[in-house]
Amino acid sequence: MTQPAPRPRREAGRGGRPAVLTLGRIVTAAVEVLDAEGLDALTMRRLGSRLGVAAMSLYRHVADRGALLAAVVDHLFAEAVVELDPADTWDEALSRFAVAYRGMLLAHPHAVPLLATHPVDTDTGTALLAGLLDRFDASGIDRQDALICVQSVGVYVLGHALAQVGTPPGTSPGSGPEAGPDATAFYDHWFDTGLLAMVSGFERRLTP
Amino acid sequence: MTQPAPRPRREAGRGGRPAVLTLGRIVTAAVEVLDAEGLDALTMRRLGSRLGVAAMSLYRHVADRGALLAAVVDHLFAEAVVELDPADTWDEALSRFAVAYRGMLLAHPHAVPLLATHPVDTDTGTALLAGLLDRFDASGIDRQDALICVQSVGVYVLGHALAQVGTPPGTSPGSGPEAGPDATAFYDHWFDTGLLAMVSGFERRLTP
DNA sequence: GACGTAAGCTTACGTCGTAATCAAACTGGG
DNA sequence: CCCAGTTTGATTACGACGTAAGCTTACGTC
Repeated sequence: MTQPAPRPRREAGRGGRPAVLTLGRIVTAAVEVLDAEGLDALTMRRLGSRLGVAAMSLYRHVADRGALLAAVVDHLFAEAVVELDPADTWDEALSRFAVAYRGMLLAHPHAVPLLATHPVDTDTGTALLAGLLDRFDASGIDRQDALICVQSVGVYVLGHALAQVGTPPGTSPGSGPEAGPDATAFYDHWFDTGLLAMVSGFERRLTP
Repeated sequence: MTQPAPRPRREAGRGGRPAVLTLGRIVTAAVEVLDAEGLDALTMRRLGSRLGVAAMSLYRHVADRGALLAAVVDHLFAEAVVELDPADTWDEALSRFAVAYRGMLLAHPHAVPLLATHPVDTDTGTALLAGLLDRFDASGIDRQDALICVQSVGVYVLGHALAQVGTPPGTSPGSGPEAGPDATAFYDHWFDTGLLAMVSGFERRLTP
């Protein structure tokens, strides 16, 4: 390592050259490159050039490429937060979460393989799900049952998005839906059906 | 391209230097490297050296690294075939498929990110699921409903395996009671519970 | 203006995938 | 037995990657 890089920010304004780079700017640019050109194009050099900076300069703010990707993952998951109506039942909240999560994934198709591979930071994850788990608490559902329920829906949503973004052009002729608006409609229907099956299955098990 | 590489095999024995390399040997070695050292270690040079061969020699049998990975994916999916008892109902067959699929994934943890990212070849996939879909047909279930059902379970299994293998050692650093038999037991219980929820949800929807 | 310090730049190394070209090892015809 | 013809593996080389080490630049403070 060149430096213990992940030093967040000096306590403001002590001497030194003014920073043109910040972690926030880096992560934002990284997401832009990712969305525009895909994960393979997200290299240190390309990211640097987009920021008007040499590749090595990024290492002042990010330990290595892995840490950069982790920061991107965290940033993207923050997009999936939902406003939960306290009047919602746990199953309504769960569906709302699934839809919001999927919306984020489909908004960043090139990021889905990344999000699938790099687990979210534990703190970010639990913070994200805190409101959701509260809805289960409100119904007196055991914490571990609630966790299983939420995680199951989460992995279903992620897996579904992987399948959707992993099949770019067309499938086989004759069987199944072809690429086009039909495909989107099919994936939407599939998503809703599978989600409903899973949620209703949990309802039967957890509701007295 | 050096050659139209994926030429399978001359009609046997016409002139030419005898082949020490075959696609089968290459794929087998690739899976071994993958299992032993992970996806990043699966480079053309390392694979070549394991086969006692120069990296470039592999390109006589494989178009490029992408094609090699695709062949590995196909090979691994072939491990997930299940013997289906014709007396099984569709929901029993579906659960059996899920368990076998998960077994294959957990037997090759380093391959899970690869399988998640590279969709299986359409022909291989449909061949794999043919017996399963037959069980739905036998119950008079609509083909599209059956597909949605099977795919939903498949996506859940893959997402679940991703979550399990994506959290390798310990969650927090330094703290003691980490990932041991407890973790495995938790994942098993989570898997069973989520699978049961989804399958029973589909049962309610598809069974008269 | 000199100094300390933080941020960005330059250079360089080892590794990757792979294009182009060459050498080796077999078969069958003369 | 040797000589095409053919197929397979080896060599060499290029550009791109992540990143270690050291240098330069631009500030705030005396």
